[in-house]
Amino acid sequence: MTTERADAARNRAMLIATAREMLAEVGADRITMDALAARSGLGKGTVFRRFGTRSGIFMALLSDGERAFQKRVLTGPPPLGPGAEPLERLVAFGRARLRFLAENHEIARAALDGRTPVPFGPPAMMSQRHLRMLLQQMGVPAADLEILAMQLTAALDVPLLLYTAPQDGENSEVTFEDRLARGWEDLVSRLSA
Amino acid sequence: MTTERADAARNRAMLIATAREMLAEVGADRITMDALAARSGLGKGTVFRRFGTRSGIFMALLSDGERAFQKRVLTGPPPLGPGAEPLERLVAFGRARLRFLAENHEIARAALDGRTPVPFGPPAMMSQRHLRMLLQQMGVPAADLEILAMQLTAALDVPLLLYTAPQDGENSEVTFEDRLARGWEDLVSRLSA
DNA sequence: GCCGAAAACGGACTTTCCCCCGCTTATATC
DNA sequence: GATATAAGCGGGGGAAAGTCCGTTTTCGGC
Repeated sequence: MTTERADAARNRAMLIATAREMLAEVGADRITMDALAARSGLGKGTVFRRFGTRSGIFMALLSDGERAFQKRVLTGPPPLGPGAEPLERLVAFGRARLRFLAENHEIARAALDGRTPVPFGPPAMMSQRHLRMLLQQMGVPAADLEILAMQLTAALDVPLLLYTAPQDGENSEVTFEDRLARGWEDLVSRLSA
Repeated sequence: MTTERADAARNRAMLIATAREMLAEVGADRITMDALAARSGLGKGTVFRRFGTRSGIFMALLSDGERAFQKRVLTGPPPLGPGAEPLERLVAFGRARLRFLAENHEIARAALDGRTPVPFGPPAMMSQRHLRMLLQQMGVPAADLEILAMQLTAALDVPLLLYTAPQDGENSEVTFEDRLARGWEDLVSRLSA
């Protein structure tokens, strides 16, 4: 894989844009491969070639948003970005990630797939790596930092992703997110002590 | 829903038994609704009426196994069952649950579904309730015990369920499970302090 | 035992996913 | 600019999920 061919890149962008449109118009579960292809003026085969599987579309959509998030974490202003105390950053990271997941709930759900190994390769990985780094900086005395980071990633991502229905009322969903954020703060504070 | 009709019960049992057979013979992802119906000598409509969706079959299978697990937790011998110190029980619960998930990895994976709200209604619920009870008994000073229980459930269930491929070598999988178990012990010990 | 209503059954039908493979197009090299 | 070749394209087709509705079965009252 040297560089992506121009037509391929154009079509990928086309498809992602169309997917976003459809997402806004009719919702995730009414996006079919055929419809997406037709609306993009492309063939069905092309769609599958690009994304492999239906949930692949949503993974691509999610990765797209995740890139921006990652940037904020790595080079943005503190406390999310570098420059603040590790614990502060950890708390900020949790809050930001919960926000991100809530905003992309529908996409993230649709990206779930019983066959794909990790939740979504790059995304969760970056979360794990980041947590691990912060925990290390904090000097958390865990025997297995990698495992701890993994567990914390799950604790952070999963409740919003899985344990909650998309159609929760807006008010109650906000409240739930907030409860999770406080819980997260509580949890990591205790670990640092 | 007073009581289930006799024919319905018979067919449910039939289908579950057949599903287990097929699971052992050809693996989860070769179980199709048509094949399951045909092999059970029932109509396809019946299968869908019983389980609603493909992953519904696997949820049923999982619930089945979960019932036994739950019994061990609620009325079995300590430290998993009642009679031991809360922290001990918490650790034992984690280890047992990881074991259970590893053993039922294939089923649990197949039960995942982008549409169904919680992972698997009853299962995760019982895990959450149990954790919450133990945390309360331990007097863990969390502002929101329900949230904490939820986060810990996720931390316990998810890594084995999602972050690992089914085809991991046996040896390495055992090791991974063990690392998670130690991590769990570490995590809950720190929370209790 | 019989009867009527409610529940369950079955299999044809529709929709959607995904594979396949001959054709087209971009790009690197001369 | 011509050409070779590797990559991408496209839509037909098979397979599986999920729906629908006429028919059959169960079961609580009589």
